[in-house]
Amino acid sequence: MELDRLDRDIIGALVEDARATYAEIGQRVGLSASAVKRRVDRLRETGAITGFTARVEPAALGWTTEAYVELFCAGKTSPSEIGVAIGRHPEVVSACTITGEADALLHIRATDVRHVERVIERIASEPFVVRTKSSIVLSRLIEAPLMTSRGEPFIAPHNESPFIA
Amino acid sequence: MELDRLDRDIIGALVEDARATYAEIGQRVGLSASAVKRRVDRLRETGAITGFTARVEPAALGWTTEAYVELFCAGKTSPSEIGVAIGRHPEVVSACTITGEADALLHIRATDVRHVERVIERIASEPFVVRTKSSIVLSRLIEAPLMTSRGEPFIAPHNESPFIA
DNA sequence: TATGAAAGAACCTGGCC
DNA sequence: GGCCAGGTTCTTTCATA
Repeated sequence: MELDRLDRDIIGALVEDARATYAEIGQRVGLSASAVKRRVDRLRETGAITGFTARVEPAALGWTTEAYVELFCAGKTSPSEIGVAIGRHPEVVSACTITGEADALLHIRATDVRHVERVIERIASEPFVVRTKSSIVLSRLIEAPLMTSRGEPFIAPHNESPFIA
Repeated sequence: MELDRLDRDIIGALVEDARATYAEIGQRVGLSASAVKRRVDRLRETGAITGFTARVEPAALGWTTEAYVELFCAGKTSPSEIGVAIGRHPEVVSACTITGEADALLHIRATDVRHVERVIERIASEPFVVRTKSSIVLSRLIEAPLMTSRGEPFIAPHNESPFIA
């Protein structure tokens, strides 16, 4: 599906504030409220927008510790096998297979370092895991999924728009 | 600040759908709409909820490639120095200092592998960067900031609630 | 195909208990 | 925390370009 400038501006507005009214978004992008709603509905249907969520401060919920864990897996372990197994550990908030020495990289959130240790032990005991290499996060510098550290929505690279119709 | 079970349930509802109405949330957690609004207002004021955002499919916007980059920095580079410098690169969507051999770990999003290469070059040319070690993401298995891979909000560890008042 | 205007329904918000 | 009322927003329909 093709996104034009208006679609991108609308997405930008919703990334900044998912509870903005259609009228507010319309004023910002130069469209009526009903036109904005139609586009948002379409963006959701086509999957460009997958939902709306609250941004939460993990520490406020007790998640004060995070770590990254590299996974080294047995000979021919498939990505989906890793995904299914890893998905059973709720502390794993993000995971992917990667190039390089390790096979996968996990991002985990825990209540404290002891909790991190227990999670790593639990993951290391998965049958396909040969070894792990983990790093505790010391301080978070940037946390901006699709939002720059300056607070602008991260819609197009370099503020250019190579994907605009 | 202390969060009780109702606060956590409300946060869970908003993590799942930030555009849910107060009445809907109230029905789910067993509270009136106005009571929910009062709690949400308070959760925002105290910083437990930092905002509301749209979940976007990066590929739909052209961000089809991602990579992780380990940063090895000069002798005594401060975390804030790294943060400020790294914040100038919009492709860096997440960054933190970590334990282990590397000093920092960056998560970058780009349009393609060539773009990844350019970003790494740009970052490697920062004065305090001694060397980098990067991994391209092959396939994403889990992407669930405060949401489990099963779609449940990731509010308390192990579905226990050690932080409930 | 996409837009703006309009109207009734639904929702938000603040005051009061 | 619940209830209620007035103002706002959502959602759909309709006419238009």
